[in-house]
Amino acid sequence: MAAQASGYIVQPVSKALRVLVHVAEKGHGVPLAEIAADVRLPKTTVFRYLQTLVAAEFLHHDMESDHYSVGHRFRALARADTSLQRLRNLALPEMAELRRAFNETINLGIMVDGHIVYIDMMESSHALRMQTRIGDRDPVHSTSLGKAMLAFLPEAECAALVRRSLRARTARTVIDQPTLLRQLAKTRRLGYAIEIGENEDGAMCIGAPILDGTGRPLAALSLSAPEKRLTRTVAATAAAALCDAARRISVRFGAPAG
Amino acid sequence: MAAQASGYIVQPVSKALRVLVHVAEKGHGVPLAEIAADVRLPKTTVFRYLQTLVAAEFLHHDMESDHYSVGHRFRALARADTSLQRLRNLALPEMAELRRAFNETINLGIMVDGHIVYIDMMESSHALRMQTRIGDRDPVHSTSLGKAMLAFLPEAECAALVRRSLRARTARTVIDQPTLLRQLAKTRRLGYAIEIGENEDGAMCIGAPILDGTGRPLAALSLSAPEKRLTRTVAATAAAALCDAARRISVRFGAPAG
DNA sequence: CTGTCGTATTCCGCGTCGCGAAACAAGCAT
DNA sequence: ATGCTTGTTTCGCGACGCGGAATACGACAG
Repeated sequence: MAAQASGYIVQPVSKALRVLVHVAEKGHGVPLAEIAADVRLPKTTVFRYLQTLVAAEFLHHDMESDHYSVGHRFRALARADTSLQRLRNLALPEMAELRRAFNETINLGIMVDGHIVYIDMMESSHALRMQTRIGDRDPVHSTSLGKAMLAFLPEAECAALVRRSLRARTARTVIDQPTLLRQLAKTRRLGYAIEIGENEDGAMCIGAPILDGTGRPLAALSLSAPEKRLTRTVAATAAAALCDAARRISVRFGAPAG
Repeated sequence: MAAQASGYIVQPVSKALRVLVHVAEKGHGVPLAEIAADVRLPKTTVFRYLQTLVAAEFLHHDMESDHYSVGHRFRALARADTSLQRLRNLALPEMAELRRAFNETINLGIMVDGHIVYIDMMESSHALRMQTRIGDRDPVHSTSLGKAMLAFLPEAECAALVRRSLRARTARTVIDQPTLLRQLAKTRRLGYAIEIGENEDGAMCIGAPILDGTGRPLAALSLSAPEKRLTRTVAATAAAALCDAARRISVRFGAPAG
C-alpha cells in the first residue's frame, strides 16, 4: 500500500481502509479469516476494523454465514456522488447553451440541509454580472433556485422548510410565510420561479427545477442578471428556455418526457 | 454517533469515517476548517484523517483551493459495487427462466484477479446435480464461464492470463496453451464456450459472456449438468438460450442490440 | 511594504487506547 | 469423541494517536 509519503498517516485508518477496499472489491460476502489472510493483518485487528465498519454501516455483516459485504451507508454515499457526477455532465452542455443564448450567468445548485449550494456556474461576459462561487450557499427562500426546488418538494418537507424563521437578505426578501407559500403555488403552476432583488440588491433570477423519476427535485438551474437588463420579454423567453433545458435533463433522470 | 454497542469500536477508524461521510455528503469541495467544525473534532485530528484518506485515494485534495472532495478510489469501488448489484438484478430473472426451461444448475460469475468467482446460482432439482457455492472460485481456463469471458477480453489481457501456468483440475483439463487459444477462437466465433469434464469429472458446462457497452465482458452465465444428461441437441438449444439471455442482459449494460 | 486576519501545517510531550499473542468457544467435518 | 476450522474474548505492554499551542503561509487592507 502506498500509505507512506506524508508523515501524517494514521495507521488504524489506513489499515481499516485496506480492509474496506478488499471487501468491496470482491463482489460477494467474505469471511473474516479470508480478509485477514489477504490483507496480511492479524485476525484480531481485522475483526475490530470490521466491527467498526459495520457499526458505521459501511459494511454489512450477515450473521448466517458470518460473511461481510458492502453496507448501505457506503452505497448511499456512492449513489449520491455518482448522481451528482451525472448531473454535472448532463447539465453542463445545457448551461453552456443557455449562457450563449442570453449571455447571462447560469447557475446549477442542489439543496443540502436546508440551503442551496452552487455546484456549477457559467459566467456572463458582461462587466456587470452576477457572481457566485461554486460551493457557496444561499438561503432557500431568497433564491430562485431554492424556490424552484421548494415548490416541487413533497408537501410535508416543503412546509417544514418554510416554517423555519426566514432571514431577510435584502429589503425585498420575502419573510412572510403566507406570501412565500403563494409564490410557491404560482411556481408550481408556471414550472419556474422568479426572484427580484430578494437575495442581492439589483439582481434578479429565474430558476427551474430538475426532477428525477419520482418527481422529486434533485437540483435546479437558474439564470441571474442585473434587474435592469432583464426586460419582461427577455425574462419570458429565458424562463421558457430554462424550463426546456431543465426538462431535458430531468428526462435523462427518468422523469416522464411529457 | 451510534458507534457504541459493540465494545470493539476503533475510534480513529470510526471518526475518520465520519469525516469521509461528511465530505462525501456535500457535493462540492470542503475546506479543512469547515469539516472540523461540522464533525466536532479538533482541526489537527481531522487534518491527519484527511491526509490518510487522501493517501488511500478515497478523497481528493485540490491544492489550489485546499478543498477536499471524493476521490477516484471511492468512485471506483462504488461503481464496481453498483454494477454488480445491477448485474444480479438483471440476471436473476433470466437465470430463473433458464433453470425452468432446462432444469439444470445455472451460474452467474465474474472474474476477479484471474479467477472465476460465482456470485449467483440457481440449482436444478435433479438429485444428481452440479453444485457450487456462491463465493467459491474456480480457475479461468477450466470453466466455461472463464473461457467465455477470456475469449472476449482484449487480446493483451487474455494472452496474459493464458500465459500463466495452467493447473490441471482433472485429466481432461486443457493445460496446453495453443489448444486453449484455439478453443477461445472458436468461442469467439460461436458466442459461447463449452467445457466437458475439465473442471469436475463427469460434469459439463456451457457459458456465455455478458458484455458492457465497450464490448468488455463483465460477467458470464453458465449452465452446468452431468455429462450424460446433456445430449448434443439439448446442448445446442441450451447454448442458444444462454446466448440470448446473456445478450439481453448485455444490452441493458449498453451493448449494441444487434 | 507592513500588519492582521484566517487559513493550513508542524511540533511535542502526555497518557490513552489500539495491538496482537494466546486462550476460549462454537461448528463441522472425519 | 477428536481433530480441524472458524469467530470471539481477554489482557497487559508500549507504540502512537491526540490535541493544544506555536508556526508558516497567503490574502487582503491600509
